Amino acid sequence: MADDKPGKESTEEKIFEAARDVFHQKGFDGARMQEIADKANINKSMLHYYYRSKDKLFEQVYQLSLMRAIPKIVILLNKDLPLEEKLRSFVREYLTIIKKNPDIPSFIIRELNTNPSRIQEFFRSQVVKNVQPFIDQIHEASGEGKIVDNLPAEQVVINLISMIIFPFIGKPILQILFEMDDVGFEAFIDHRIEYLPDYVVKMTLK
Amino acid sequence: MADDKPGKESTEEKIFEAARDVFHQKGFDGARMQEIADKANINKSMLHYYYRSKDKLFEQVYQLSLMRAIPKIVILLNKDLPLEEKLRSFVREYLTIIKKNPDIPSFIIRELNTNPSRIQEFFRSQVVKNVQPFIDQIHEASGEGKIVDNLPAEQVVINLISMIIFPFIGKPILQILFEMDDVGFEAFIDHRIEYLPDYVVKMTLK
DNA sequence: TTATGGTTTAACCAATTGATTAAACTTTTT
DNA sequence: AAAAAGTTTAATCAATTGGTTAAACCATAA
Repeated sequence: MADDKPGKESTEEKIFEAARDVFHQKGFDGARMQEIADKANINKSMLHYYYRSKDKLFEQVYQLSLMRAIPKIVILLNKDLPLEEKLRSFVREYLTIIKKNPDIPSFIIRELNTNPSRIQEFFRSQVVKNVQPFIDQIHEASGEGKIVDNLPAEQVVINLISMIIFPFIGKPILQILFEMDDVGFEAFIDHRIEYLPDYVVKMTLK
Repeated sequence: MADDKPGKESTEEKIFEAARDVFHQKGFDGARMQEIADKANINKSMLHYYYRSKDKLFEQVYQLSLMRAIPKIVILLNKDLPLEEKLRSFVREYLTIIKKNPDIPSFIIRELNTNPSRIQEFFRSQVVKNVQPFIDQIHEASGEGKIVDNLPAEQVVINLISMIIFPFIGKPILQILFEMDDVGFEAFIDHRIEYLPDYVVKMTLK
């Protein structure tokens, strides 16, 4: 099953994609080099030939996984936009990107909780400084009494992120709770992309 | 370090508590029987003497972990209370319980995403039927036009759960983003317990 | 005291896993 | 065409891991 189209991609690429899939699904501890090799249809030795070790391979995978997803979102937060507009596009943009890479949130959260140091540094160096302007902007708005219930920035930000990310992390629960198949889940997300941007603005700004 | 108080608890209990800690922190795949034994200060063979296998031990841990946390919350959803009141107490109760068992959400989510079948069955049999009345209640309110934006029950419920659970799952991110230590995080949660119940009602019911 | 049954220990086992190696094969260079 | 460099394979390794076993230990009952 899943016989890849012709043999266009190089061995190195085949390995990377297989590794990405397996690491995303099973996490570092649960991933097996043999499974990655099988999925890539190559000899296990090739993994080490191209990537030296499991650690190195994993590092490549998560670096590229994060690099692909995070910058797009985070750059938006640096733009010179009114807070209301920024909130709206942040939610819409973020949801849209995750929809295309739905397994990344669980992947990040899992590794962040099992082996924090490995990924924490990435956040510290790549994310924080880009989110700061956004946080400042909320602080400012808060000072001007524009935030509902005068919530501090931390609470506003976490409410925001929670509502965006959690549905993807909690997908298995959701599917059980509402007897939802994958199609139903996608519809659920699409609906979310429609209403959540405005909804978030409404519940945040006054 | 962490020299347990005298030797009151039985070997079986010591094992269980050590296993709980290790499984919660590292997940099934990342957990090592030897580490559990070390943490319990007993010989590794005792693990198998009392619990036969890693699988069995894990099963006990998660069953008791879930059993301890979920029923209290879920029973509340069955009570005959007006929706507004129920929302409020649900949020308050849920947050309070998780605050006492802050590592359970990550644990459940991790296992649910890496090895769904193992825990999914528990949800299907223990949780769903208890949540159903609550969902029906929201549906009903929705029909009467009492829900903000006329959101369907699924969206309401996921928004609710997201805001309650995610902060604990995303703790490592939060701590980096806001340079928060563990004390700061607890204060953050305490603040949340104060305002979130009313906040949720406000953003859900009209 | 001495059987008896449950508990604990240390040594060991088989299977798995990440990793290495040397030879074979393929492509590129000269 | 021959050599060199790069790629792939199969065999193998050492370490780790979950699990077993048999003997030692210890409390309690006869």
